[in-house]
Amino acid sequence: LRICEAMIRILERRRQFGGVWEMLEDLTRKGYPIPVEAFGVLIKGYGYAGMVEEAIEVLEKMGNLGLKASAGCYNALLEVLVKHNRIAEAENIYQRMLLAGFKPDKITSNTLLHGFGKSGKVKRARRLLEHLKENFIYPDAINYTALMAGLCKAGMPNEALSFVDDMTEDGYQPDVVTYSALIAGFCKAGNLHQAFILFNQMVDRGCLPNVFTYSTLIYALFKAGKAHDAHTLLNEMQQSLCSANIVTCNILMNGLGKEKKMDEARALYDEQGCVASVETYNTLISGYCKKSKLDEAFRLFHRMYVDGRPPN
RNA sequence: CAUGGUUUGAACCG
Repeated sequence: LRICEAMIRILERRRQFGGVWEMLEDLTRKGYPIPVEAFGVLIKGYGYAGMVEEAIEVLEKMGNLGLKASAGCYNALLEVLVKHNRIAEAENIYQRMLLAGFKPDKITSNTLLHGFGKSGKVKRARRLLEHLKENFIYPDAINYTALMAGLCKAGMPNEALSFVDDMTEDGYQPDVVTYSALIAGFCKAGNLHQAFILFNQMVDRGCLPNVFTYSTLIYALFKAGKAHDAHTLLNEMQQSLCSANIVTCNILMNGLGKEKKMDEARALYDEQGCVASVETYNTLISGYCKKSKLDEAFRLFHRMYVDGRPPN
């Protein structure tokens, strides 16, 4: 299994999906058993490559090789479909999964709830929650958060917030992930006021904000043109012994770049001691381009190769 | 020397 997965990954990285199938057919011909789990890796690989149709076809091709898809394969495919907002197809695959005799597990339910949320299907989500309970599968904090995060991405933070009551009735309190998702949802909707109400509420309830929570709010403050408040919150974050990570750095640089303070942004990045990611470079390049400093932008572009992080 | 460690909830550029 390990060898099989490793080979699939290597071929995927080179976008040689044809080679993957050659290998699988070859193994079958020679009588080696192929572990079905390996196909989950392949399905995800197609997903990352944006080849959704091909991901769906993996199920058929498995049948051709005389193999039956596992729950993990169905879950992987559901995730690919949800990521690409193909919710009708996800629904279709889910029904096929049930027909094949699989019960939805935590991963299945999380993926579907996230997908229903992301496509604003509140009623369908409620129906799934009921169906799960009828089958003695009880939704937990993660299930509810997956749904709420989806709704937030759909620009429906108020609908998301309403599920806190359902969650509480089932005996679960929102955790730091739930709060961060809701805060991000209200920030995205431009309701910073409500975002900070939730921020204060979580602190009052003894739920400690983490780097996700702070980064979300710092990003929103910059976007609202409140650079000063963003800096204040950054200080607050550091005083609460929460250290910035690479995403926080990217957010700061993005914010400072908008203020056309690229030098300050670079200094800040060095000071935090973060290691530049592809996103870091993209953020900086984007900042320089907006300032029409193409020479600086290209300097960074070339440095990406030297750094071993080629442009995407 | 190299590669890999199936699948699910929150933040940044594109």
